[in-house]
Amino acid sequence: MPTRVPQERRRRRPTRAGVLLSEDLIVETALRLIGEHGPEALSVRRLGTALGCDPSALYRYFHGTDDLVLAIADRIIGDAMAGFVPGDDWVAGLREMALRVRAGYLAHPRAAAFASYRVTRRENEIRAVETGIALLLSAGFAPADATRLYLTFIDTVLSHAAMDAAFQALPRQQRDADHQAWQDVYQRLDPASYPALTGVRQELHTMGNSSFEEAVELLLEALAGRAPARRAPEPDPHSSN
Amino acid sequence: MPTRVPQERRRRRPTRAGVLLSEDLIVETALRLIGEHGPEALSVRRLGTALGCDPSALYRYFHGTDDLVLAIADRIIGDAMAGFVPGDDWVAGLREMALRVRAGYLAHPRAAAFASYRVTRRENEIRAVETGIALLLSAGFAPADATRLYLTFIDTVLSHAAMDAAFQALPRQQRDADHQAWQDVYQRLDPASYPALTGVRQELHTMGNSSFEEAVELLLEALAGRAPARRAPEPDPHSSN
DNA sequence: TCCTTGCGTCAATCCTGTTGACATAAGGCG
DNA sequence: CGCCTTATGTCAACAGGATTGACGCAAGGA
Repeated sequence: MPTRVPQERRRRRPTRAGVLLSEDLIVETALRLIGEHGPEALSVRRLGTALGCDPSALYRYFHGTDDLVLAIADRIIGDAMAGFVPGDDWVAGLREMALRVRAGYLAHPRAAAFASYRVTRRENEIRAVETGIALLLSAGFAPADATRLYLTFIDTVLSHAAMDAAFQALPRQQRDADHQAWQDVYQRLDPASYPALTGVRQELHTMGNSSFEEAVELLLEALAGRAPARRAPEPDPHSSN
Repeated sequence: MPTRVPQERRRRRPTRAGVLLSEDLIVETALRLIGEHGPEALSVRRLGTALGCDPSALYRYFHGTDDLVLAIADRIIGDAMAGFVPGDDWVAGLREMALRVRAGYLAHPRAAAFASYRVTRRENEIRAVETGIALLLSAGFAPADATRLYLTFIDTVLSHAAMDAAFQALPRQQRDADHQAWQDVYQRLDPASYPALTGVRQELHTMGNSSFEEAVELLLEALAGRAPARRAPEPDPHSSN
């Protein structure tokens, strides 16, 4: 098997084009490719061309496309959560968490769409769970409620973000077609068969947008409504979190 | 262009293997293929083999792979919503809609992964949108609000259902491992570094469950809280706006 | 200086979707 | 009943995808 992927490299040999390959360089180039030419531009052949090396050279660094995508996803998670420190307001804290996760996913949709199905169990994820549950505990929820509600919160955020990312990862043609559908197909419906849709015809263009923020706001509203301590401007029953 | 996809077929001609092709048969075979051998098993060539016809024959029925995918997604929606007639209670109606969609996705876990974020533009989807928006209009929401909130509702339902389906589609080994993680990794954390997680240690087993119902309930709670007319059993000031 | 070996390159294999040309039979119509 | 149109299944070909085994260059230790 020619695919070995060692952990450290000592002997570096430039490609014919004079580039020194490395795992970091490959991941960065892949992200640049996706950013510049859309998610569908990422293929082993194109990546090889962009790097100035033979496509098969990448198999010295990654076992296959999956491995490469996971490496990219790993980097995205790290970047998204970097430097996040929640403040006193638990609602604001959860909101920023949600937006950060989504921004990280949307920045690299194809990788996110692929990786959102998996659970990492790594340090970044554990820290995020700690942060989120701490926020809900600080809101006054009992441990059982805080745990269950955190699960609901993060699942909503992750699944919505994954959905947005998956949509972004579609080829531009299909994305535009899906978007256009709300102004084409849905505008020409028979009013007798579809009275409700006819009544909101003017508003259907919003169906092409993302509902992420609204979903998060509705969820936070419901959480705030369920929180046992409605007023807590004194956020310090000893260990503040 | 050989791809024309007429709406009705009069002349049916059996394939060399003696099969009478039809859009329904193709979609059903595709779902069976995906269910048996995973989403990556769906290719035009394999589908042709499974149907006993030349791969290119499928282009008489679908404009391309994307069109086929949309047809599959729409079939799942149609099966899920078949026979659903909402009653008076709009909250109950949305709840049942959510549960139906989820059940439909869980019935085809591997297809759900790529079908959940598409706009099918087909009849079953249109009918579902009509039903949902009618429910929100009956709750007293203005057209713009009803449209936006329906989008939020259905996106939450779809993305959560897709996530559940993706988890179901994992091999049992991996599923069990994810479940077990909450009782392994997360039980052995350093209390000083992870005080919140340590405090809810007893409850973490619930993290392996689905949060679908809770997410829907929270969303419905928030919607009920925003509904303009709390009590409106008289729903007919004719042209509601 | 030489020998090992990491690793970039090449060529080949087997997939994929898609399409233009072709053939054949279904079914309307005389 | 038979012909003719044409819908539709088949075939062959093309472009581009992932992946891999063989090859050979050159980096670096000895």
